[in-house]
Amino acid sequence: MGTTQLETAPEPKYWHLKTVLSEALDQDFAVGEVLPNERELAARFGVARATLRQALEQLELEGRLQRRRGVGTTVAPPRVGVAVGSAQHSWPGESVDGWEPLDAAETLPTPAVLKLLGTGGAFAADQPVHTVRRTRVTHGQAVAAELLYVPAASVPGLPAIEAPAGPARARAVLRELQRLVLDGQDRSVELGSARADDAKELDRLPGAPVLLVTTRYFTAAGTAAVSVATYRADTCRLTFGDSGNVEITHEPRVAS
Amino acid sequence: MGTTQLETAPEPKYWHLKTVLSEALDQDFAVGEVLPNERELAARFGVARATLRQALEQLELEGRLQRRRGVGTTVAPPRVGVAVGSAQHSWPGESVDGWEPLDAAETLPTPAVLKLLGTGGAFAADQPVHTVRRTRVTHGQAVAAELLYVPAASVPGLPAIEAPAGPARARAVLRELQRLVLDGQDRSVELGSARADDAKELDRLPGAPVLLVTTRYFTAAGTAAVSVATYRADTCRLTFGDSGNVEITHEPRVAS
DNA sequence: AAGTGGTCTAGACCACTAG
DNA sequence: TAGTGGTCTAGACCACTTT
Repeated sequence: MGTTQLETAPEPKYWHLKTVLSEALDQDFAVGEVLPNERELAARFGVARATLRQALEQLELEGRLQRRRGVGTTVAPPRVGVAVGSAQHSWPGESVDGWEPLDAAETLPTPAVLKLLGTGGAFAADQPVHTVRRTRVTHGQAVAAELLYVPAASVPGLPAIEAPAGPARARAVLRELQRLVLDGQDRSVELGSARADDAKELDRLPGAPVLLVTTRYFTAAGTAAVSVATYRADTCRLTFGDSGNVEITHEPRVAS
Repeated sequence: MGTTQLETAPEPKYWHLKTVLSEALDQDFAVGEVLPNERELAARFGVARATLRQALEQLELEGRLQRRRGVGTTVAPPRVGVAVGSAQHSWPGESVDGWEPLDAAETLPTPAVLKLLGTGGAFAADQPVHTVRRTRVTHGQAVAAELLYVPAASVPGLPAIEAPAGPARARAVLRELQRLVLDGQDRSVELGSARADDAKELDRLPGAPVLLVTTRYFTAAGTAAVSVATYRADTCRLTFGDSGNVEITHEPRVAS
């Protein structure tokens, strides 16, 4: 009876915690600063560690925190804008934008890749595809890992290449691709979780949230190549057009 | 000694669980089918419910499952491709693509919005902005909620509008905007978590993962409007260009 | 060796949906 | 009212980094 209308909130604890922490980050912490460890934070807020972790997870998802096992939790810098779609179509590797070829190989296409390549393209279902692995580095940080699929039929000049496995071979495939006339391209973005190999490349744990950017490259003959790029969702903001230079802060998005 | 090399995996249980479930989904379940409840699944796999939930969470993040409190866990249909960036620039509301105006209001811009609008645009920091709320429906499902910010100075004709709050007023603002000459636009995509109001609109819980699409609209006078659209990350695949019609399956992305 | 975040358990109760 | 997923707890141990 005597109690005021406090505690009226059916709001989950972790949600409220997240809000409190978020404000604390804005006011009392600088970028790169390390937070108290989880056990202490949990004790300080009077919740179980699992609950505290639920709040931290959300903040990490929003790019506000960075957690590293054995090290601690630090305040993340604002997300970096990473240019993804330029106004002009271009083959991978044509514009110098931080991509680093790693390796190239040859495999049979998985059904998923086949579907992306589409029917009627310059390839056959049982013919091999060349795969090129690249990583992208921005501001000294690995932000993306890419796997490029090029049907052998797309680049007839390729069998002649005898470059040893490694960056040289990857570059050779890209060079061959760039000799074709690019008719158009096509892009989609969706949320995913990092595969083990991509996670390693990106210095994240497997399952970390990533943005999957799928690009299809068209020639007159059909789909000549498909790229699946895995961007770190915690640190990246994908930009299309020329908005890469704008800083976006972490403040509340609106007061409607 | 007698044991074979089983149990050599330092792989987390939930990760392995996710793989097993993922394969089961491919083989033994149809889209829309409901899974056994969490307590039973956990028992069946011999793990704690929290561990089982960790696997389910990942699968939901990847768009393979849909969980609804009080109902159950069902197999999600493939993500819908949602066209976001067309080749042509256009004002919001110009092309008929499923957007539904809800309401319009007037507020003072938050610092974050101010930064997006930029300095030197056709507005002043202490002048109000019109906000327009819209939702986007595709395949009978709400996929996005948008908040459009239009500085009052961008649309001088607007004060004359006396439409009552509601869709009519929202449409009036959009109409006024469309009278301007659009010079260009600018887009970025990042991961976020749904605010309470957006979550409600999208029929999700607060904090659900979303794709934040920020668009800036330019006229000769500067940034005339800014839109922040919140897309359901679990059900949407954002498409740029004309790739919206391609089905992408949930199969393993590669066998490198 | 000490300290961090990551995984896991076995419970409990709550909020929501549907019969 | 019964059944579902969502939240929360208080522990324990593990994997990793740093000193």
